[in-house]
Amino acid sequence: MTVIAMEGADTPLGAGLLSRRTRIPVHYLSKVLRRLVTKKLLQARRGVGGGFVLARPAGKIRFIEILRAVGFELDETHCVFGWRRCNSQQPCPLHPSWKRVKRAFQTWTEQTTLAGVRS
Amino acid sequence: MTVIAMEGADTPLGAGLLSRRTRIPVHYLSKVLRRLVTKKLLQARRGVGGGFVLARPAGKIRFIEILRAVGFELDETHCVFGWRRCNSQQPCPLHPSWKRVKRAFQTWTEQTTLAGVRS
DNA sequence: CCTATTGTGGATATTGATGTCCATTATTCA
DNA sequence: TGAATAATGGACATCAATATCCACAATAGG
Repeated sequence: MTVIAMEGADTPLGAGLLSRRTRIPVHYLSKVLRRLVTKKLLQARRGVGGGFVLARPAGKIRFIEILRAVGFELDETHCVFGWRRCNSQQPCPLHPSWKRVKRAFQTWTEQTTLAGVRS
Repeated sequence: MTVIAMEGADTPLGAGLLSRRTRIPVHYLSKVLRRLVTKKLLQARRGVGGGFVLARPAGKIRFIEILRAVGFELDETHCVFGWRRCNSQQPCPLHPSWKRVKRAFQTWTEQTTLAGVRS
């Protein structure tokens, strides 16, 4: 995604090219890309000169969406301690301190977009 | 570890008991426990009434040590962007914002000890 | 149209983390 | 000293993530 955001502004990038850039095997990468397509984060174009383009402007794609699309679960109630329920009402022993770390990560995924990768 | 810190203050806890508590299969848990023993975070006592005890007072065992013992690598130079070298001198596009998240997690692992789990 | 190009989607293989089994060793207690 | 209890350590099994392969569908260009 980051590669597409950086280099694929005007022209679609093929799976082969992306594979070389990222050193991820083509066939495997294709699956990930397809998942991103079905999640409407990328658009695919077949045929000669085809490839993948961002489905929206980079500034409109937040990392949290990418992570979710790839299957990453960041559950608000998830607990370092392993508890089922863990929140302010029923906090695990580590809840207060861990909460800060979790928040830092969550706000990062929510506030950072692909626009941030254009250096 | 947290269970041992909480309930095993005076008496050793056997692998069987810990397995029931954590719902981790005994035989598998044993391996993890052994690794913690070799890393000097736990002490093992065999025979009747044996089990595992903290090798040091809870306040002296930081989470970073446990994580490392279990094979978790938190590399200072590790980069969200996938770069080999990524630091203040050669920052990846996401370095500045991500740095804060990484720091939050690192200081948590370094400053939080097992003493923090005694509620 | 025809052909080269490129994504699609299903079936299968590989692999590393996770989990299982068992014989052995050390310790406690009677 | 013998029997029961527990950890130890190695060998093996399982499973899900990762990776590979292949036939097919769509598109662009001549």
